Amino acid sequence: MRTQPAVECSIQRTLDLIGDRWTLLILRDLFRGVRRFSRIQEDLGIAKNLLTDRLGTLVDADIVEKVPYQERPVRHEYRLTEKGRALSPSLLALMRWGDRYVSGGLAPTELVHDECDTRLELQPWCTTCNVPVAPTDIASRPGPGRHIGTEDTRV
Amino acid sequence: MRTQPAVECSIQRTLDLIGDRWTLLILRDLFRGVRRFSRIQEDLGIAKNLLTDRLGTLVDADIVEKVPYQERPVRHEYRLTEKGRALSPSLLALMRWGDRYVSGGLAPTELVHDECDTRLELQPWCTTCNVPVAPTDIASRPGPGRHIGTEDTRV
DNA sequence: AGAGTTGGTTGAAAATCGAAACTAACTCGT
DNA sequence: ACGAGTTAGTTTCGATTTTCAACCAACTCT
Repeated sequence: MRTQPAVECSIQRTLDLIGDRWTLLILRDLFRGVRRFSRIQEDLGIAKNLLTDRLGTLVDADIVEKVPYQERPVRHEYRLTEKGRALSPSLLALMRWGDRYVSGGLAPTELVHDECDTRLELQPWCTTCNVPVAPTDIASRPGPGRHIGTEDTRV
Repeated sequence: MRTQPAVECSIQRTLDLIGDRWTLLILRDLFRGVRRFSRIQEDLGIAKNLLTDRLGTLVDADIVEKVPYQERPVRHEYRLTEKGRALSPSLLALMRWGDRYVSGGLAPTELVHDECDTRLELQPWCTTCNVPVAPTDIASRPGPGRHIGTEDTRV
């Protein structure tokens, strides 16, 4: 019987980093162009000490960088790094799910394909078959990294 | 100057529901086929009272359903509903990000297309053009739902 | 000089979490 | 029928986190 927690999982590692109540909302603001301490704080209604703490964690993790936008007085803004920008599919996926299942089908904000203006969906995509894959056609298995013993399982 | 929190956002609404430290990990377990109270509890190392609470919230939100898997004694397991299964792109996105940026490129667990055994990627998908869309071809705009005043911004 | 803005820090109260003990319903072996 | 084991919780209480409000420092603007 396995007792130790399953830390050998990228979802867990990811959530250890950004899986608290505020961090993804802070990142959403950064994606939307809200980049300054006081603007984020007002927008989210987060306590300032927590915002200081979360931004510090994000900077330490190289997800966000603090760059001066003026001298005298020196003021900084927080910008997504490439690593941070790479979270856009995650945020898009959560947003589309919320549009559909929490906001009653309405999309308060939409992401669109700029060539044809169609609202985007996010699909698991098989690069071999070159087709979108439905949840029922997904299986999980231990990958090349270390893995804690779960046998292959259908999703 | 806007003071009220930006609740009119599907990301926020989604995170209000599943954005705490445990819920996405619980859902990950359900996707992996770990469906019983005690198995989830052991696997995650979550306190039992919290697991009770989180599962209750998920059941209330119709993301998970509690179904008996045996009579005498009646025992239940927790299964994803269609709404819950629809979170698979979000989990996959977080997992792939973690593979790349936290687990150093290794994938401790992979999700594969069961027909061809290829590891899945997540692609923004345009249902009109029927093609995958690159991050650089994505724009955001206020949608048909209520929106808090941010101008269009590129992601 | 005095008021305002930005980006914080500090401290105390309130909310939440975690670990362990306890409960309830039932089964199985003897 | 008795005692041990399993599953799925609930209760309790101390520890940790979060929130709220006040305070601070550097600088600008009038």
